[in-house]
Amino acid sequence: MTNASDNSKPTFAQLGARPETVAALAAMGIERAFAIQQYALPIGIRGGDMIGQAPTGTGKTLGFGVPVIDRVLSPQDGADGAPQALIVVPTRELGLQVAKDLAGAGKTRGIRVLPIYGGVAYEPQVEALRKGVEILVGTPGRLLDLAKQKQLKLDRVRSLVLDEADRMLDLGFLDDVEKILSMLPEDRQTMLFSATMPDPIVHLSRRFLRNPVTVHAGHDDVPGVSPQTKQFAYRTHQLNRLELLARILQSKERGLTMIFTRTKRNADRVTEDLDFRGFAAAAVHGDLGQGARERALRAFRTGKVDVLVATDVAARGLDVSGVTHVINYDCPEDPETYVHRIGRTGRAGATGVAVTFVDWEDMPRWRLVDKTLGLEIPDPQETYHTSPWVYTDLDIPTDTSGTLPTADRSRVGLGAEHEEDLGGGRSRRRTTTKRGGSDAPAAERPPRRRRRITGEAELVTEEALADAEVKPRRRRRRGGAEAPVIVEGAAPQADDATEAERKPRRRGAATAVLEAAPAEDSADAPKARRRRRRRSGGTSGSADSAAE
DNA sequence: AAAAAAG
Repeated sequence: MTNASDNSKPTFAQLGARPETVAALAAMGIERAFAIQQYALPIGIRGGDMIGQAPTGTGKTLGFGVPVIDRVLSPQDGADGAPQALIVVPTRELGLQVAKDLAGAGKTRGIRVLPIYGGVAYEPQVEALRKGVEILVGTPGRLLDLAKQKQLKLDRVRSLVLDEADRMLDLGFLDDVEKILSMLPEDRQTMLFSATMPDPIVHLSRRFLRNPVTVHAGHDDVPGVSPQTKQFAYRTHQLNRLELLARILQSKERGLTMIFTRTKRNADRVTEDLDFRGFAAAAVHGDLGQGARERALRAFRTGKVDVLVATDVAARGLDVSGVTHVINYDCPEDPETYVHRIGRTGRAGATGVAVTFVDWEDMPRWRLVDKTLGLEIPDPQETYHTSPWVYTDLDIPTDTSGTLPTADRSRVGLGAEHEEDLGGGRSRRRTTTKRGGSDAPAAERPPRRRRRITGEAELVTEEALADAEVKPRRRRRRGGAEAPVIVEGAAPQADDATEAERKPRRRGAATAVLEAAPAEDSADAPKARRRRRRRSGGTSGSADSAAE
């Protein structure tokens, strides 16, 4: 899909990307920049440290990817093959995807991008390192493994990116990430990107950042979440969940669907049950071999199966076009997980449907998710006693006359817009009828409540940035790190200046607010102010910031 | 508490 005609967005050339990169992006069908890219490119290209936050599916990868590409020397420029940039990611499949995106953007300059991750043979990776690469994208375990074996030199890395940064800096990963950081030159660019940035993580991250700019793009309604995704919650019971699931999967409006479970075993169980009922489902979780994981994801991306059942290994970052439904078969444990899971749909302007199953035991954590994010989804309790699987707003068959719901086999393989050659003379059709456009399901219904996207407008100019850094309204230092500049995607209110001075962000990070977006229309202003106040008055740091 | 990430 090309976005060339959207004149409201700047081109990558206007944002300072190299002409070769602009050409490479054009070849990928990408001409215009999303909000996060508008803000991040000018800062990243000149080598600045940054915390980049934007909703799921709004282009964070190229937000750091273009700066990384444009800052490395190509082989023609005299690159000697030592890695000049490192992107660290939390899962192997995400590493593969990011590496492909960057390779595409760096193609015209011959930039070599190497994915490094476990579960696959060492030799190809070692061999590629020996030949030389400009950019590494990897998961921590294998990166450290190869570094320890001296197969990998990180002392020439000039740019470091933590993708899904809050995940990379939480307890499961922090030790490994710190080890990796200790192997990098101190004089380097560091960029942190995620849709969610809990306060404690932001605070922790200041140890690794120098004069960071915080770039915060997106809408201010349910921040982090794509506004085009319609969200539902059902009150469920262990005994009726599979029935409800099968009925949702029979929806005529459904395209590719991701189902999230809490455990690997549950992912297998659900997959087996759906398979038994005739649905084309595949499972992805960490107990599977790497080959099986990648095959499952590939089958899903190509539409060979239209249901992917996954643990949270697939919750973050994965970009699969045509995903219309996300179903939280097991309720997510925390607001961040919810945001990332449902962010697999409603990407790049497409519409989506997110359904969460809430058992009685899940009510406390669901209420926390709903309250923290300000979702205001109707209490699932109310939907229970009427009929366990009828919810009028969602298009699912309500006939409960006794037959087990089973798959309509014609779903997979029919209604195709194009075919793809699988090789060997076979071809496969893809169901692409639900892809993103105005015919998608949620677009036909009036939005539950009004949502507005801001932060998509003006360029962040060099002068404006310089101005913001020279004249901060307030500057505090803590732990030797410069307080960051905040570039807000959402338009600041008229009274924000005084509010910022009176009540800077808890971590003392709000030093300057750069007005990078157009003024809101006045009708919306009181509402937005109220929201902002509610957010800043939150009690739990993580809860509060999850919503930002 | 589970999942992920080295083998």
